[in-house]
Order: sequence, then C-alpha cells, then structure tokens
Amino acid sequence: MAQKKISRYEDSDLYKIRHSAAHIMAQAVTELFPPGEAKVAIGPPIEDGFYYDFDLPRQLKPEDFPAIEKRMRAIIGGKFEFKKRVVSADEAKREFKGQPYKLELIEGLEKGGFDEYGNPLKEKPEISFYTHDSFTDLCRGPHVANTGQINPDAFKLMNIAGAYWRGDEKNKQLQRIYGTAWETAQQLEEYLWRQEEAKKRDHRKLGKELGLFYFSDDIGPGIPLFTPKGEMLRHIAENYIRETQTRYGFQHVWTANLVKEDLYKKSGHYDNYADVMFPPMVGDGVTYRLKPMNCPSHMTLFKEMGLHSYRELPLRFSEFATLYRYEKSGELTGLARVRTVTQDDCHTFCTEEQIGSECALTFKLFNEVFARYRFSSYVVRLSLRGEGGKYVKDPEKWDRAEAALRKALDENNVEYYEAEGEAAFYGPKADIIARDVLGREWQLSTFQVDFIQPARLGLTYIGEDNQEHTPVVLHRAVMGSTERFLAVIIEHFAGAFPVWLAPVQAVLIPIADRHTAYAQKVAEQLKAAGLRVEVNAGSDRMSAKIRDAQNQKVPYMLVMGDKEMESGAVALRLRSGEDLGAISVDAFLSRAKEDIEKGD
RNA sequence: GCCGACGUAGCUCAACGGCAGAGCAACCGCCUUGUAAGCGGUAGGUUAUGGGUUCGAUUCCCGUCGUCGGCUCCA
Repeated sequence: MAQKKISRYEDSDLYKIRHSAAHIMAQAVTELFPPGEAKVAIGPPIEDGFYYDFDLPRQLKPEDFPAIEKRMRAIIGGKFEFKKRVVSADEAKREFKGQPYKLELIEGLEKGGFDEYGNPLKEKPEISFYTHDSFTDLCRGPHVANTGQINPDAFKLMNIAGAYWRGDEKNKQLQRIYGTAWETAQQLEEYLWRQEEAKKRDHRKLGKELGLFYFSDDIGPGIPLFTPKGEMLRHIAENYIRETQTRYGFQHVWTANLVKEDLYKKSGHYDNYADVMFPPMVGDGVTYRLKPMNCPSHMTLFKEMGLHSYRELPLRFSEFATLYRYEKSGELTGLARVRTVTQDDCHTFCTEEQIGSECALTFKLFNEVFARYRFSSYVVRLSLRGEGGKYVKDPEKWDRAEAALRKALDENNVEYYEAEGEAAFYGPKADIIARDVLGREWQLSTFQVDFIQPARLGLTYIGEDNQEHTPVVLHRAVMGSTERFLAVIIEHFAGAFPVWLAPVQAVLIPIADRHTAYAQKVAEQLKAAGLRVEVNAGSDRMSAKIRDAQNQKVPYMLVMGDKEMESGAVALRLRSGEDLGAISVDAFLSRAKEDIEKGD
C-alpha cells in the first residue's frame, strides 16, 4: 500500500520540484562561504518538502534564511538547465575532491553496495551528476528541466536542525535545513495553514488551556501530573477499553511496578532493553528494577497459576500498567513520549493454531475502538527484524513467528506493508498506524507474536497428547499507551471531545444570583442521571460565562434565568454556537443520552 | 544523549547595560445581568539556576536544569 504511494510520489512533478529546490538551496548555501569550505552531504525530497545536510564552518541561523531564499530566487530566475551526466567512479571522485561526504557516497555506489542513506542496493547503480548554473551534485535525479520551473513564490525555508551523517548517532552531526516547496503559492499557503492548525491543536498547548495535565520541574522530566479533568479523561478512555475488551473475552490482572532484575535476565530484557530501563535499586542484597514491560510479569503469573491445560487456552491477561522507561531527555515530547508510560497491554497465551482466530478477535476490537474515536482509516505495518539492531538470537523461532504472523494477517484479509528493523526484540509486530483529521499518522495499536519469551521463561501447558508444550504469547495493545493516546485524541478532536469523552459535559449558567439555587438543583438531577456537569455560580455576566465554557470546549451550556426557573427548563446552547432555546430537563437528558450513544 | 534556539507574574507577552511593565486569571468591592469578555480596586517577580564581566546585569559571557525544532530512539 505505502509502497505504491511512495513510487507515485517519486514520479510526480512535485518530487522533481522539491528535489531541484534542494539543489538550488545547496548552491545558495555553499555560496555563503569561500569556495571549498562548505561540505555538502545529501538533500532529498521528503513529504511536503525537502532538506539538505551541510557541514559548514559556522552555525547557520534562521536570520540567514532571507539571504538564502533571495539567492535561490535569483538562481530560479536564471532558468538554468538541469544537465545530467553519467560518469565513471574515478571522474566522480575527481569532481568531488575535497567533499568527504560525497566521496563516501561515491564509494558506496562504486561497490554497488549502498544508496545515500546507507541502505543496501540490489543492483550496482550508475553514477550520475546533475548540474545547474555553477552547481554540480552527485544525484540520480530526476529534476525539473530548468530552475525556472520552480515557482519562486511557492517555496519557503522552514527550520534548521542537527542531523547525524547517515542517521547514525556515532557519526558527525551536520546542519540540516528543511524547506517546503509547492507548485503554486496557494498550495504553499495551504500547507502553512495546516502547520498553523497543527500548532493550535498541539496537545501540550491545549492540555494547559483546558487544564488537563502539567509537568513539573519538582517531579521530573517526562513525568506528567493529571488534574481532576485530565484524570477523568484518562479514566473514561481506559474504562472504555476495559469494558470493551472484557466483552471480547479479555481478563484483567494486576502486577506490581517493581520486579527483580533476574527476571529480566531470563526474559531477554536485560540484554536487549537495558538502556531503556531505569537504573537498578538494591535492597537486602536483591536487585530490583522498575518494570519497563509487562510481559515477564504476566508470564510469571501464568506460571505461578499452576499447570495449564490446553482447554484453558487462549488465556488473555490484560492490564493498564504504568511502565517506567528511561527515555533519552531529547526524546521526551509532552504526553506523546513520557518516562512513565501506561499501556493497555494484553498477553494472550495460546496454541500456535489459535493465532489466526486471536488475530481476528483483536482486529475486530481495534476496528470497534477506532470507529468510536472517529479514526477514519489506518494502515498496518508488518514490523520485521532487520540487520543489526537488538533482537534475541534465535532465528528458528523468529522465522516461525514471522510466518505465523503473516499467515494470521493474510487469513484475516488485513492489508499491510513491511518494514525491516521495526520488530520488538522478542518478535515481529503488526503495528496499526492511524490517521487523524489532519491526515497525520500515529502509531497506536499493536499485535505481536512471541515465540521467544515463553520459551525462555519456561512456560508450558499440557496438550491433548498429555505432553508439555510451550504456549505462544501474543502481545497486544489497543491505545498503545494511555498518555500518547490522549495526546493524539486531544489533537484529533482539537480539545472538543465528543460528549461521551468530555471531562465536563455541561456547564450550568445561572444568569443572576437568584437562579443559582435552581442551577444547583438541576445539576444534582443531571449528576444523578450520570452526567458530568459544573455550575458556574460566579458573579460574571452570563455572556462571560458562555465565553468561558466555549473556550473550555464544553459540549453543552445550560443557561437559566427567570423563564427557565418558572417552567423547570434549561436554555440549551451547543459549543457550535447553536442556541436551541428552552427545553425541559428531561428533554435535555434524552438529547444528551442520544449524543453519547451516537458518539457525538 | 547529540546539534541549535529559547526560559521575565498562574497564563500570554513587553522592557534588552541604569527604578521590571501590560492584558487575562486570582482576591476584594459595586452591578444582578438573556447567548463569546460589565465596572473599580488590591495583590502578585531574588527575571529557571549557579558562577563570571561591570560602578551597575533581566539584558553580555560560561556552566547546570528545563522547554521547543530536529537527529537518534519509540508506546
């Protein structure tokens, strides 16, 4: 699926425009420095734009952008032809003498081994140059015919960031300039608007404005604090999953946050996951770790529960468990990436034959939940092990697990694309990547097949043949992590949660003091019916209270003055701005119930 | 962790070598209100933090912590 999309993009005009814009930017940047001082690395088109990596004598600043953009427009105005030339490796090396990154790339091409990102290539590629004006780059193209085909009003330099040469943190860090480029100025405007909209929806900003969660220097980085409203949101989201998966036959267990380190030596975490674990704690000569994953705990529980018959399987152990992961400081991002991560985790113990039906059950659950949250589409990534990376070495079990996962997906007609090097250390995964209303992709759910840990931890069940067998363990999460999921839905709904999810569903607005007692009475009535409501009994004007509720994105505003008090009614206003006038309390209740059921 | 930018009142932002300010929020009063901000007053700061330069530092320099944009990693 995704493969098709990428190949289409590579053939598009936009791709050529962005690729060419990258070359033009590289020319403009190198011209800022004396000849030979600026070293260039790579500069490909990317989604929405392009970048180019440089090794420069000085740090660039955003203040350099106007000059670079101006020079780029001049180069565009020159209508210089992009000329392709196929060359020998020797000739290429002569041309890029003094350009160490290019020389390294040429060597990779010469050996027929690697492309510009260091990925292995199947065939030995030809080496080609593209030249426009005075600038020549090692490049396989394609490009626009001449620089004049770039719209000078439809590109913009966006930001500067550090990036490792070939994406390897052991290599030198280069300066990367990101730019965006489009066919028309209007498309550029629309892109910038989308960026602005994303900024407005940023869950870190909305989290503060809606008073959902905080981070504190006194608590520590990556460790969120949830307010009553934020916790309500968490609770509703988790409880919804809990109730739904219970209906699907998942049971819940509880395991503690602290575990003996020895268990992680047996499970493989110690060898493959140690750098993500918080440092050890020692008491009475025993070394403990904060739990970074649930699997070993759930598997140990399975073992402690005695002999298991094949008749008990599949056995599904679910838990909303907070895990502790020592993420690198620079990786923390609001709720999307925290050090105390709560997973809606499940480990299903089953036979190899049951993998297919468990896969079906799980995807049915995913679909139901995604519909509830109005995620219109998702893609599935089959995450396989890759070269290098940390994986338990047991090729036979890996092959069996991969085959089993593929088969399960195929049997259930799940479409997927494959990605090497994305597997968990203990097995392959099917990762669900959902699209939000702005079209952004988020990895949420996962379904994983594990042949490794159950064997390492010595799990068994007694089969029909009265012999001991090792169960397969399926790892599964729906939200993935409560915190990240909240981040995603805050941005997805822009903070205007559907009624069923809104921490405060209705604000009651008495117009004057004499209406407050009536508002309190109605509030009690609504609470008794299970609604989450607040009374704004302050001395503000009604319109100020409405404004307040609007800003808090509360679904219903119930205004009450003399008229309503006399007739036992409430005047209903929706956050859309719609004024529905006075209705009875009962009429409001049935409307709210209807909205909740519909998922509005 | 790495590269860069940024940290001023609860929030959003001014001041940029010479007495640290505004709006909103909070608190107190007045108003008793009809669908997105009624009026007045009060209080709020060792300018993230530790050093340095200077007669004098929020402002310039260095370290630390944190946040942001990326890289790496990832639920």
